Amino acid sequence: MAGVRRKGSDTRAEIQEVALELFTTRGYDATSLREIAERLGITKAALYYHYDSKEAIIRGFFDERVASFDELIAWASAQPRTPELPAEIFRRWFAVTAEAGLRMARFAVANHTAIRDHAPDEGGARERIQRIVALIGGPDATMPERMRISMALLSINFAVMAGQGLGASDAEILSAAREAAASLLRDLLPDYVTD
Amino acid sequence: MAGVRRKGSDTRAEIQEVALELFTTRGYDATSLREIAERLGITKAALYYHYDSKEAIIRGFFDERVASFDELIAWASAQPRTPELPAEIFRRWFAVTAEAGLRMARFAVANHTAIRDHAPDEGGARERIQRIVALIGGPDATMPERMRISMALLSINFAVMAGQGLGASDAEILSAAREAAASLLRDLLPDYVTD
DNA sequence: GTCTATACCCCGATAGAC
DNA sequence: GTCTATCGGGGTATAGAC
Repeated sequence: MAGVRRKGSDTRAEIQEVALELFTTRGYDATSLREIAERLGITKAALYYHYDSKEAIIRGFFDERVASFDELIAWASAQPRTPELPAEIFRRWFAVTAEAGLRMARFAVANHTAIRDHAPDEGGARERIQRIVALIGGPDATMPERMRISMALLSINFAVMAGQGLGASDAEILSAAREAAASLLRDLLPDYVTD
Repeated sequence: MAGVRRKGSDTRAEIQEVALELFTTRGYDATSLREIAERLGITKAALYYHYDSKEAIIRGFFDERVASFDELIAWASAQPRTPELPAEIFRRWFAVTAEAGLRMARFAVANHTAIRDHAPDEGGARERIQRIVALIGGPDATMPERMRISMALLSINFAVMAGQGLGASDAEILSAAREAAASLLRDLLPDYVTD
């Protein structure tokens, strides 16, 4: 595998792919650039041609995520606040986060501490989620309500954590997440039903 | 603060305290021994008088946890399998994990990747949780059921994650966890009721 | 666009004086 | 029980040839 380089220069994408896998399995801190480079059959130095730093690599991942959160926030903010809106926001959130399968969820679960530290300054994922909680719960939501909404939003991550070690398949994890979210929102969003 | 050393030799306990705080806020990998030592006004080398390695420090934390899990497993295994047993196991689990407040839960949330890697060989927290899931769900539990049980067991950790950034108090986080667990177990454990 | 070679720093850990 | 000094190693990052 080492030494064989292709010409098409999708190298940047390949670095992302390998980094995503290693960050997910070993964790961001425990993954060295040498490891990433070795897997690709290139050297550490070559990495620096494509990315300015190790942080720049991880930043690429949640910048994507954050961008899709922003889209959802923008859409939701522009809607008239009908009784059905909260459930629809949640449905879209779930679709967005489950979009790329469980890869991103697994990455987020393994690296949420690193993500917090390396977040794009002022306005990381944490703040976005808070805003979506507010959009779903409305201005008068109590803390217990906001907690339930927040936990429902994170249900995919939770299911990933629970499914780890239980040998659950991706489909089983996803449906458990859906089910858990439905339980949490049952009293709060009567119009939110599973499937 | 630096330089002032006390004689009573509670140093070992102080190291644990500082390490717990730093591991929780910065993460295990991102916390250096020098940082821990500096906070205590001693040097890195002095740390090695009290602990053999960095890993030995973190191991102390979840060894406690794991020991209390083992107690619960032993107790549950010795009980006759009545219909009320599953709910009672869960109640005890919740009491045990919430016992020391949220300090341990926060630590576990911030370091679950590190915990996985540094687990006491063959039989970390992951395996314990699986066994407790089996004890609650019984031998015939389906995967969706086991997922729900597993998520209920982890509900304190989930509530901590959700509460972070929401500004929830410890009491609010705990009651959200209790509520979430009740939702997840509602259909499964009819005799489990919140408070 | 990718390499070799290297600088520099901090890490965890050890030795031995006090 | 704590110190100074130091080791070996690996981390991120850079310079400059090809």
